Amino acid sequence: MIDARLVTLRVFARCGTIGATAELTGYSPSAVSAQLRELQRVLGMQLLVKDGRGVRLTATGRFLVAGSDPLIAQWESLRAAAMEAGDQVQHHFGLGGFSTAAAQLLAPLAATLRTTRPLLEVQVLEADPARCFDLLIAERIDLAVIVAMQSDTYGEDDPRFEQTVLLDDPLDVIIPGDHRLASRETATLEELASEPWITEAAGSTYHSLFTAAFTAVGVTPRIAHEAVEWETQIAFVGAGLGVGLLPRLAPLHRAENVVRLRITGKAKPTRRIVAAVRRGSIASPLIQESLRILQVNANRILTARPDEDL
Amino acid sequence: MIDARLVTLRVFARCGTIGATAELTGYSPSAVSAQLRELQRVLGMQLLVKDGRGVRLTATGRFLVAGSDPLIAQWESLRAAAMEAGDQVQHHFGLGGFSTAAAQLLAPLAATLRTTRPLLEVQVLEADPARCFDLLIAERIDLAVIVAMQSDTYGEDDPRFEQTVLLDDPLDVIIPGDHRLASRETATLEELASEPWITEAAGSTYHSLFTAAFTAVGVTPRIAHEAVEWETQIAFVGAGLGVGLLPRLAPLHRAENVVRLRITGKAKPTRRIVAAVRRGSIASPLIQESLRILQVNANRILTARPDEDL
DNA sequence: TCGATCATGCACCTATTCTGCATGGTTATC
DNA sequence: GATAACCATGCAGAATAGGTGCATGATCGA
Repeated sequence: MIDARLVTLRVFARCGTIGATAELTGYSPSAVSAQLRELQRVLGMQLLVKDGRGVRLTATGRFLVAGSDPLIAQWESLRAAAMEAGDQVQHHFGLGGFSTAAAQLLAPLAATLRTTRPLLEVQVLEADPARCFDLLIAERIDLAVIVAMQSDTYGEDDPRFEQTVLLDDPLDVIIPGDHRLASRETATLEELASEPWITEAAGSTYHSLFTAAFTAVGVTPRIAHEAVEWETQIAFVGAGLGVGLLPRLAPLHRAENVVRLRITGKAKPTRRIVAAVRRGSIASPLIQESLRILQVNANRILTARPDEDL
Repeated sequence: MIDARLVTLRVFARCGTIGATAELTGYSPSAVSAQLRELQRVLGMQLLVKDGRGVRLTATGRFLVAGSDPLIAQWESLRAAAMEAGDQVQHHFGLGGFSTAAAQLLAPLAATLRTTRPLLEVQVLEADPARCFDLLIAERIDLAVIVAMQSDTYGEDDPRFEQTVLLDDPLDVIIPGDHRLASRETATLEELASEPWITEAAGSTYHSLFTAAFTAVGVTPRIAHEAVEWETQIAFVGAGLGVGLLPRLAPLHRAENVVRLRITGKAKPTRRIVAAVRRGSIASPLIQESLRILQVNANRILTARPDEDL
């Protein structure tokens, strides 16, 4: 119910360029430009100034964007309360999440919702955690499942979001089937310190998880290979190229020559998976139901996994 | 920045019928109907139900309207703060007021603003106090000058408005030039209790002022004639038909055979004139400036009047 | 200097949204 | 109980807001 042009301005405040805003909102750059020009005309405020080959927000623009946070939150809160009070049905619901979450958590959620709310049109978008937040601001999605990252630009107390912990996903180690520890069920990171490790490229979302796990026990692993997808990493391990960390939520399927070991020892690395929504919308019955379903599914997967894989 | 359809819903919540909403917002009935239907579709809420030959709000609808009050207020507040912080210029400004106010206060205000803010497009609407509030809700006007009425449906603490006292306009008495008291400068209501009085029709906006003035001193006046406009009332008095109450703000011009006397005694009847704005917008520099101008003008008229008329 | 990047204006098109009129259902009046 | 008045709504047509795609100009890095 908040004017789309104000939402566009908020997205721009995140992106900094018209082009990126267009990409994120789904408009063309011309449309974004026209929208922001129109917004300035209607409000009688100069919100943008030219800056080099781009544009940037004026002080007034930044003020307006910052001040719009509680406005958005209040609207979300009002809508959620009205939906709850009136027992009404939503007809579109956007979900976002990173790859593992999208496959393991969001897909089942979407399937469940399809049966419990047949009239609801669910859309799932796979996206980076960072992009998920942007999509929330852009109102392209209503709920995001992401890995908590303190290195993120979005703190837990960001006025635009509310975050709830879904689960702490333990990191297991995967090793080749012919590895010296392959018959074990658990291992410590210290035992594996000298192994050739497979991880993601530095700077990626999950690389920091990797390093955090090892700094906790005070060893520096040797990074031998890099993979983007879990599938690739599993294949690398299966080929005997090294060992890797795999979240328990990520399925091993029945990969050839790969064994999953639980990590024991003083540091049990986990990744915290949280659900994020626009502030105010958490009370919405649809979101409440989704969070319940997500938590149930997460726990089910977590407890089922050992029997399936180990 | 709040969706126009939500504003329309709020107006409907006031009016109760689609037709009245259309009249007040300036749309056609079909447009209002379509807007509200669209609003329900977008929100996925049933807001209206058929009720006889009309429609009425559902519980959800009432909930949404009530909850939208702080939302509107917050937006107004944000816009006002941004305008102030950024020293920006508005380009449209709607004023509303009852007849005397429109002529004596709003016209000079509009004239002043035309010189101080040449780019500003000022629109003045003459309307009942009650209609002024409706016009504020409908966002047709931004500031209204009205006579405070405790009998009104809009209390001083209405979450939709903020009201500031502009002045307490004393009520004078006007009598024929050949009246026995015509040479006096002051009179008491008790002295005039037995006179034939001229006032507005019972139930009208100013009639309650009239009765309130007399109940304060404990006498019941004899109502001989009724007039709608001050001009008419003055003419009646000039014709010797009776006496009447005239706010000091209302000009006597140089009416034939009419004398204005100040009222003295234990009860000095006044009508309280207040400015009303949408809650949150009071901090806007344009509104602040307007209130200043209104107050200066009001005081100027009030002090100048005796020399001009008496 | 050249290419890349970014915003913006313009022509054109699409889709929303408004108006005016006709319709159907509901209430009041005679 | 018939008729008139009233109210909301649907539809066809028209206006308009708002979109896209391309060309342009301006700026920055190589």
